[in-house]
Amino acid sequence: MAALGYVPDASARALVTRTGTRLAIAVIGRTAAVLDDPYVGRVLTSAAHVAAEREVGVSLHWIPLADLASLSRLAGSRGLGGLVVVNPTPPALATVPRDLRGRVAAVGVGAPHVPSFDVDNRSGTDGVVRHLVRTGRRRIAMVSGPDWLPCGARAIEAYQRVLHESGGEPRIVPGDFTVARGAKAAIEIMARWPDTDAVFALSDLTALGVLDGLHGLGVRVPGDVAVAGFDDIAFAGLARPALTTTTHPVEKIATAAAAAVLDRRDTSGATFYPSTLVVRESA
Amino acid sequence: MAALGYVPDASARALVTRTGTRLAIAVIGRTAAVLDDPYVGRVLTSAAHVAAEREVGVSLHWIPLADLASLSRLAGSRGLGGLVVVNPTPPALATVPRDLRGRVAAVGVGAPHVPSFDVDNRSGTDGVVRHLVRTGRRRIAMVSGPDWLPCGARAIEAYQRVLHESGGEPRIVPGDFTVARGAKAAIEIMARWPDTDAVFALSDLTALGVLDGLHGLGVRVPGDVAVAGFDDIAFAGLARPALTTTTHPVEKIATAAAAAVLDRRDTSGATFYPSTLVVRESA
DNA sequence: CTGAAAGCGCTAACAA
DNA sequence: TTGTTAGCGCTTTCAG
Repeated sequence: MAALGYVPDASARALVTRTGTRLAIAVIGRTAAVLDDPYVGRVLTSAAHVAAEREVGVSLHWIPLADLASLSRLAGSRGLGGLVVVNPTPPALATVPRDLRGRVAAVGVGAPHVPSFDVDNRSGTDGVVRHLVRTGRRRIAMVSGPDWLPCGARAIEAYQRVLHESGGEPRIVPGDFTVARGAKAAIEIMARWPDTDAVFALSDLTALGVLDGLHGLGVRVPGDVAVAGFDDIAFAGLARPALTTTTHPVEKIATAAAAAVLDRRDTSGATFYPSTLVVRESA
Repeated sequence: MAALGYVPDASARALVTRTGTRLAIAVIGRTAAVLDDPYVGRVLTSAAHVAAEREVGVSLHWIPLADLASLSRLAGSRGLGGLVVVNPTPPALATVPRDLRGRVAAVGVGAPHVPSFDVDNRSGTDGVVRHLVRTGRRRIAMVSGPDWLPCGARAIEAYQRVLHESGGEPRIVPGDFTVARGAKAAIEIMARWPDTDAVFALSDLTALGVLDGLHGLGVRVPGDVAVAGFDDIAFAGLARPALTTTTHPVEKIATAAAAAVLDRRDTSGATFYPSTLVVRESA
């Protein structure tokens, strides 16, 4: 029958099964500017590509950190086929209704009823920081992610462990994954710990900002201070000095999360994607 | 009635009006890699945001330049609420069915039955090239867009006109908007016209590649050769030297195109968005 | 001009 | 197992 050109009608099916017709991508953040982050663009592109194969669409929503109720409102809205939460926090995930089970996924930390897909930033961080130690650095500072974002915790632990092993003291400054914050963080770090010989930022964007801030301070990279990032974004290799970093397979992660939701795969638990070190000039 | 919490059901309406429930973004390109371009991510992000407000989803499709029939297949598929064609060509737009009128828009050149939204790259190019001339450059080369992409034609005309006025000879090398092509193009340009004193690329990504290629050649920027781009992407200001370029309000353009399609506004003709010069260090 | 009814293409529940 | 039917929430048509 399908051989004679039959194509199922998605809206008719959606109507009767009362299972919507679109995949919502909800990004949690302090301001709406999170939606402008290229990271979100990459997640969205992958999701929209997966969705296209299944004749489904994707919509993008900002969930203010201060108004998590908007997540449950979104989750409860009719017409919703699935939900992917980006940068989730446990309290946020707690608001998603139980009956969405099997149709929600998290890119970041998960929850008992929400499977998660994320980069293995523990081993990624471990690899970068060990590289710094191996190349003779001992007074290594770290610019972390936003303090409310729990998925950075694993990276911080890894950083602390390696520093402990090599006899260094943790020097952590909070970041927010932006370039601007990186530049300021670099200045803060050098003011507070002038003998710092390496800075690791949990985001390439921030690392680029660190490079910029250090440049303004007249600090040479990697001569005086080594700089390493996380993500391996396209521009990392184009920066001067080219940025040493570790990969973040965003496309793979987002594709898996979107597919899990759309195919109603009853995935559970956390799936981590490996990150591999990319050594360039900055460290 | 709406005051007592009534929310219309999108899929029921879509079923009866046989007007689908998703907005398709079709990107024309030689290879599937076009979907990875950050430009597409920005268009998609804006469209998905607009779509979210109307409880609609967005899907992403690659239309191979060699298989334009896939565009008409997509355009004819059920479940389609609207279509935004990115990087359109006249032959491609000719394949979209007439009955989609009012539900199609182009980001790039349009067609009689397809309204278009694009950056005014004629005046943008004019501004950049005049800046180059004003700062003493006379032997200015240009790395254009792919030859099959008609929306670059206006930029090329503007470039040729300014050069003609200032007594220069056009030196055009075809590009493809990628970094890799920019690096190669720089080498080609310097081999073919060794006295070149400025390079204008119709894309910041390409300009960044030119910077890289020139660096490899030992050519100083802007000392020996000035470099200017087009788009003002986030990294333009972070490159060393910081890239002189002209803006491209991608978000505004994509938002307008998506809104026009979703609101069934019978927009017609071409809408151009202004581009403004951003002078930094490279030119 | 207001109100009832038919039916869009499917799925699920039921009957044979 | 296989076949039939009711009905999802809306719009459009047609009767009152």
